[in-house]
Amino acid sequence: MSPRNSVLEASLTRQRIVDRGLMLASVDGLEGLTIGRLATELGMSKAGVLGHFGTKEGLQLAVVDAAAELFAREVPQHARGVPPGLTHLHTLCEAWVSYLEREVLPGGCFFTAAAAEFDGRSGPVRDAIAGMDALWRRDLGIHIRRAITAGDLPADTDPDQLVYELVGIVLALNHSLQLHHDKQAPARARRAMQRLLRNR
Amino acid sequence: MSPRNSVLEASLTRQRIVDRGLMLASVDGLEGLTIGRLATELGMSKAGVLGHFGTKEGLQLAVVDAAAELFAREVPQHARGVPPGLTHLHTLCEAWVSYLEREVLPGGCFFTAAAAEFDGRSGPVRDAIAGMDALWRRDLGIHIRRAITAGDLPADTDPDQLVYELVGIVLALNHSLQLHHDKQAPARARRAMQRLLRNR
DNA sequence: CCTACCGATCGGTAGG
DNA sequence: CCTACCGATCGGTAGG
Repeated sequence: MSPRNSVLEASLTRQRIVDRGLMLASVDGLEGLTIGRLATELGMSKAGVLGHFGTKEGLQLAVVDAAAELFAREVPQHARGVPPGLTHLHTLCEAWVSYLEREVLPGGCFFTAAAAEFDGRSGPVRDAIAGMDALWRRDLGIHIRRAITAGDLPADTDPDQLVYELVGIVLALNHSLQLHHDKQAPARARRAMQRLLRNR
Repeated sequence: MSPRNSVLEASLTRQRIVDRGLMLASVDGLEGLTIGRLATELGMSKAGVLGHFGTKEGLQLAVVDAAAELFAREVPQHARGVPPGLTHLHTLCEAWVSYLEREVLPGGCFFTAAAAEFDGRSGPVRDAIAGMDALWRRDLGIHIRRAITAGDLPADTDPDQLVYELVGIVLALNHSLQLHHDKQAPARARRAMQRLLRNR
């Protein structure tokens, strides 16, 4: 390894750091993610890791971004091409449950863990987490409204209430999987969603 | 202050430490709760704090116990004397929502935060958290089954499914309150619960 | 319950 | 991207 890498090599190294950081943070939290441990696991020096982000907060923000990209790849992208309305909403929810069921990240849903960790603080990391969560809720709301317009859901459906309840079902799924290793949880999540999306 | 306190004084000091520790941990997590900070806030030395628990893990276990006692005082105890069946279940759920709505702990639901923090680890602290959660779910299940037996809920109700969905509603409540300061969340939680407990 | 320590690790910097 | 540091703080101990 040459001490001075090309721009391409540097960006690949950065990607490696962020990917590993995301996995570590999903288990130990964004604060439990330490530069020293990350460096050791990657066979790098601490300064080498930190150089890509400036500060630990910079690293945390990069990990939040990576988590958002992973989620976008795993959930909304799976519904690409599916016609709007209830079918689209259903595809979205199934991809969401499947994403947690397959335990793509070792610590489960990154944003659930990060929200619990940072909701009592202030600053850019907390804001980034809250912003991503708000974006996803907005997305869900849009698809719910389309399903209402299409006549797939009752006209008196409260979109924000439905978003709230769907989020609850998935939070319970993540909780049951991570804390109790309850293998029945995905089936329970699907059953609860079916009831919400079918006959209200 | 005499350097050697009586047994009573020592137990009162211990209570002060645990109470403050619970408040700090609800915001910063059980790992973010440091002995040094706790000592400073209480005007004590680190050794004085640690002496009551031996290790940090001992302190964490004491805080988990205190959280369970607080929850028991705030939720199940509020339903004491209420006849079994749907009325009891309803009282329990209302006390549960109210507990979070009033923000009794500054960081919201201690067990939600602690579960998210420790679910990826192993050891006595994780086990204590999971055990308390399992106890509360079992309690809920018992009251649901009583309501079914009393004919207050449909005979084909799946008790564990209902527990799952109630837990989800409360997890969503805690999430909305702590991350988004959404003041409509308690109303949404009550609406979702009403629908689950009334006409299924 | 205190003072006075201990080694380990934290985030971060200087300089190359 | 490295080595070699820095001060601060961590959990914990010795001894009173």
